[in-house]
Amino acid sequence: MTVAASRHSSAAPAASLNEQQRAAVEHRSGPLLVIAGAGTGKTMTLAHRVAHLIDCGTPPERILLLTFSRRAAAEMLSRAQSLTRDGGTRRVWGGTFHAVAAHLLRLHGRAVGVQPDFTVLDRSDTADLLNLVRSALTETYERKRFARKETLADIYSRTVNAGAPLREVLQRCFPWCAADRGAIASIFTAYTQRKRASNVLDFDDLLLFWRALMASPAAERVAERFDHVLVDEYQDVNALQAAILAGLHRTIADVFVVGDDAQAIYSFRSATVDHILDFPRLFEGTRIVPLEQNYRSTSPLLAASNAVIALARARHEKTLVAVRPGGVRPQLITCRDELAQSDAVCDSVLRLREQGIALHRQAVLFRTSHHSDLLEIELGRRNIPFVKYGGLKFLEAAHVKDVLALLRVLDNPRDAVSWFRVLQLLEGVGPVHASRLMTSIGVDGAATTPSPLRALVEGDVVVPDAARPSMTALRALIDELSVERDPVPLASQIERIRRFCEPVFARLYGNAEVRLRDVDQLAVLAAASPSRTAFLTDIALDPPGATSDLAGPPLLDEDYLILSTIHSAKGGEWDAVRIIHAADGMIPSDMATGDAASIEEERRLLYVAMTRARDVLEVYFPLRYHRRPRGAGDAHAYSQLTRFIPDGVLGLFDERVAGDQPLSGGGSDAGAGGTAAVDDALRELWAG
DNA sequence: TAGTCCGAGTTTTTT
DNA sequence: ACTCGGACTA
Repeated sequence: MTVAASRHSSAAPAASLNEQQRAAVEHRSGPLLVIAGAGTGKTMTLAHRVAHLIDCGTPPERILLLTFSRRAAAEMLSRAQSLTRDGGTRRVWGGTFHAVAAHLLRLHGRAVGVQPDFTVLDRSDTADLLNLVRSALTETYERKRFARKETLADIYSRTVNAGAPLREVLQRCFPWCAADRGAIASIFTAYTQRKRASNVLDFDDLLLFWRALMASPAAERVAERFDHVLVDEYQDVNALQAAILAGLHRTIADVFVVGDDAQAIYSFRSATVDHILDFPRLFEGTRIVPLEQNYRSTSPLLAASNAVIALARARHEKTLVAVRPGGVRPQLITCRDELAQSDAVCDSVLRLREQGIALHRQAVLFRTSHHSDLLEIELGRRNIPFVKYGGLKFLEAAHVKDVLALLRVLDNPRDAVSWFRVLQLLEGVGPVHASRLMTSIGVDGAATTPSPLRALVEGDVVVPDAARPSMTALRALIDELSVERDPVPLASQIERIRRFCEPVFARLYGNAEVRLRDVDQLAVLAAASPSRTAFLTDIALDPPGATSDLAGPPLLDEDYLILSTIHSAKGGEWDAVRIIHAADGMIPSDMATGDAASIEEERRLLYVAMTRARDVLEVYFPLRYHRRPRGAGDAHAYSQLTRFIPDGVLGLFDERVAGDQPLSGGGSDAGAGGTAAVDDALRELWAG
């Protein structure tokens, strides 16, 4: 049996490992670095390693498996499960750095001054709190244009994760905000104070405090939980994460790390390939095992991927060798415009499905979330079910955040951002009244003062007349749900909140019906969590990544096409992969063409996308865009094929033209690209 | 002071 | 196309 085939069968006996993989799996002790190219059986090697450790007698709960997403951890563990003799992987500690940090801080946080019942702020909460803090600082009002709250959150996160001075980060990554450095610094100071007072931690705090924990006297107690640490996708760790691992390594000898510098695509999160390159230096006695046999893609597909990455400026010399012979060449499909592209993709999807490739074995990948907008419409029109990964989250919708804010104040009554949101749900209450109310119920008070929840229910709060009825409703809600003894089950809590939200949504939002259905969805999601706190943590750290808006409740048995940003496609593989918008300005995104390093990252992004394909790879290139990417000018513009597929690489593709007419109209419409398209269409006639 | 309407500026990827 | 802020009205 081949290694690749094991993906579809439940168990792969150790005999199916190649020599390098087996060396990694059976490694005795000390740090090990696996340099694993795309499709070389990295996940399987990790799964075998976990299974091997357990079979050798390591208790599962003494293994720490850090992966890029919780999905990856779950998949890895279920694979390992099928490999172990007694199947006992359920207690392995697995998850993202952030999720594991949250877990450890609930257990050991006190050692570094963290209250164990903290709430986790997600990305948009962070932005909201920064915004709240900014409006409180008058000096910033004097400047007309100021960084948006999301940008502030980006700057903050980047600074913290890189461990670099604000000045440098601003200069390098946010030059247009550099003039506001003073104001930004004071916003960050105030932001930090607010977080501490509210007993909330943002994503970056989770890592910061985990690192602090590893430098504290409690480090022993954390480290002694584990005998082995395994890290996936190591090329995408940042300085903080690398420091945490180094901290663990002080007492845990067996550190097992897997990554591929050619697939580093998270520099915007302050990740650097430096950490994987420096690993052998930092972890003394490291053994390095390269995996170079690609079991995933057929050789013509791999040849094209290799050609794309070979043009990278700096990279580790390693050439992937295809194990799967035969196969067809990748296709480069030139389309008249975006509509033709959507059309061609749908045609191709249906054609392959008729050939027996199920929809969920097919994927469409793109650089940014909205690149699939038109395609989604066309898929909907043709009744092709799909699930989209990445991009707009269900959780970011205002009404979902409203419900979560209600749950959060119940969970952590000092959470100022959530109170601010909750109180403004009341009719006639805006920012000013909300702030006053928060003061009067003591949201900012010390932990020893009475709970703001009780103050709201029992105290004498002053509200505008218009707010009286809705305030009564809110008090009733909080009174019912904040009962300490005899806690109401989470699902009923959400049901109760839903009743409160009905009139509120009707007043605030257009389509209350649809939004209330989302609340039901939330209740379904909540059913999997053991407690309210666990639910709120889970949902912040591992938000439901897929949105399947159109088709109503997704029937899990139903077959569906995968739509995904390239970032979210990391680690995935499909029989057929289509990459759309392969035009310069899309890949590379024209926001990332500033410096050489970001362009290189975009190149790796294309490489990651291409290497997801097993048998079929189609790259789509729309010749013309109706709405210009940005700025004024013509209503439409011609585009260029992505610079990452220059002529030399193009020879590895079959080219064809999609769309009924090569180019519409005549005269002025036909540019240089037009002739090429016509010629290509002609060539296709002769080729057949 | 809340809520609404209008105009302007905007850039992407994720834990 | 979408959010944010300013102006204006009630």
